[in-house]
Amino acid sequence: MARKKTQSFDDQKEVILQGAAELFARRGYLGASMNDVAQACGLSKASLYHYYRDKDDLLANIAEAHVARLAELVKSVQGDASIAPADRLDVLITRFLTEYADAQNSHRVLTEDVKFLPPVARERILQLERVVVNGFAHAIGVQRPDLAEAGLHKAVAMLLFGMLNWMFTWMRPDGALNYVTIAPLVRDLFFRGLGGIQIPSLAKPPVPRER
Amino acid sequence: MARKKTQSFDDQKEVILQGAAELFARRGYLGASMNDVAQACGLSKASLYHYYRDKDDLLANIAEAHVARLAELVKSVQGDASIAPADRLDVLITRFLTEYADAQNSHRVLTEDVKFLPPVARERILQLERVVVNGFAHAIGVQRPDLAEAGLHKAVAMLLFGMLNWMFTWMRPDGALNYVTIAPLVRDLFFRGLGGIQIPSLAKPPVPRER
DNA sequence: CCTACCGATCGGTAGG
DNA sequence: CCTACCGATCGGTAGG
Repeated sequence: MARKKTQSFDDQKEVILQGAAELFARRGYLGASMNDVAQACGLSKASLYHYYRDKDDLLANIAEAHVARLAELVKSVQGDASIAPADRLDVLITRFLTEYADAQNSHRVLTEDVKFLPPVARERILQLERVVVNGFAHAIGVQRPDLAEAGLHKAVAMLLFGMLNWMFTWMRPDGALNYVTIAPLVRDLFFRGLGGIQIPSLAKPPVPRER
Repeated sequence: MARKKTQSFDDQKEVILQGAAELFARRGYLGASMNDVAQACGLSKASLYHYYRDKDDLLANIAEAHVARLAELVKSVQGDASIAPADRLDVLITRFLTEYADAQNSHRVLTEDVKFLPPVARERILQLERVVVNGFAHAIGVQRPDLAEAGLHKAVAMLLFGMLNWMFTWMRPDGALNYVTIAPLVRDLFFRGLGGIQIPSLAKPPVPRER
């Protein structure tokens, strides 16, 4: 009895989270009101506040649950002895795109709305994002140790994230090209491209540039 | 006298546009109020409405002016006989990053806030964006005609735009790596990577996939 | 005294 | 170019 109650409480929280993510993704965090969220979830606004303290709490939970899954994914690949270090980047790209395909609303909220969170909650999420970026940067450094030595592996990781995260702005999930079928293209492009990057002579102003 | 009036009217419009772009970029379109904009520009909210009809008008002007410059840039490269077709993509990447460096606020507004415009104004801007994307896609098709035949040149163009547009989320303009110094990395990565893309067998369900 | 919720409305602020 | 406001709607909370 008490068990069933707790069960449905957590279930209801999850339903609300999904509904809110869908609305925040479509209209933006500030563009979706708590009344909108409540209506989409089939309950009153007052009931909504029974499950989440305030609007920020809703946003923080959506973003943190998603980025925590991504960070967990990075750690599981790093800790998987059956994956050779040289294969990690390849596996990471594929697994991330698969994860993205199932979490489009949450990912959009993570990339567009975290800036509206108060500093403490925002910082907690940025910390998890750093874990993810560092995981990719490290895997890139395995492929190109010279890039890591030049301090460019994180920048290159961000270029890769650009390709992945920008997909939300142009890709139709039900098209011929979706988050899963595009994975080979991204891997082909990025892996081959990684070999083409020349280390520029940055931060050495005395050296004249040759053309 | 009347001349001076008109002159300062347009000047004031431009000052307001820059101030609004800065606020919209930092707090988001819905997060920045018209009072905020007025205060940032050193005038009252009522005065603001003397120069722009409403808040959407401000947003539309920021986005359209920026994307029109980008579309113009594409056309100028396409129409420049001194640039060989095979060099167009290279030139486009460099020129776009230079343009981005000077229009960071406007670009952030274009990529994040256009969704808040009413359909008619939004569609006018999306139309200009299509000109830009088609310009890049065509230049990619020159490098890899088989990609264009497979209908993948636009998707690959969007992957490139992902790298470029995502920079706004992570790059510090005053860092060692800025919009200009990163250009060689992006070009190295993308040009080499372009040669690595294999055409997947999409949209041909009868053909069994070989592993 | 708890939970899960409701209709109604709070103080403030938005765009205009 | 300003002060003084409006209809509406915001996020959040009251009593029951």
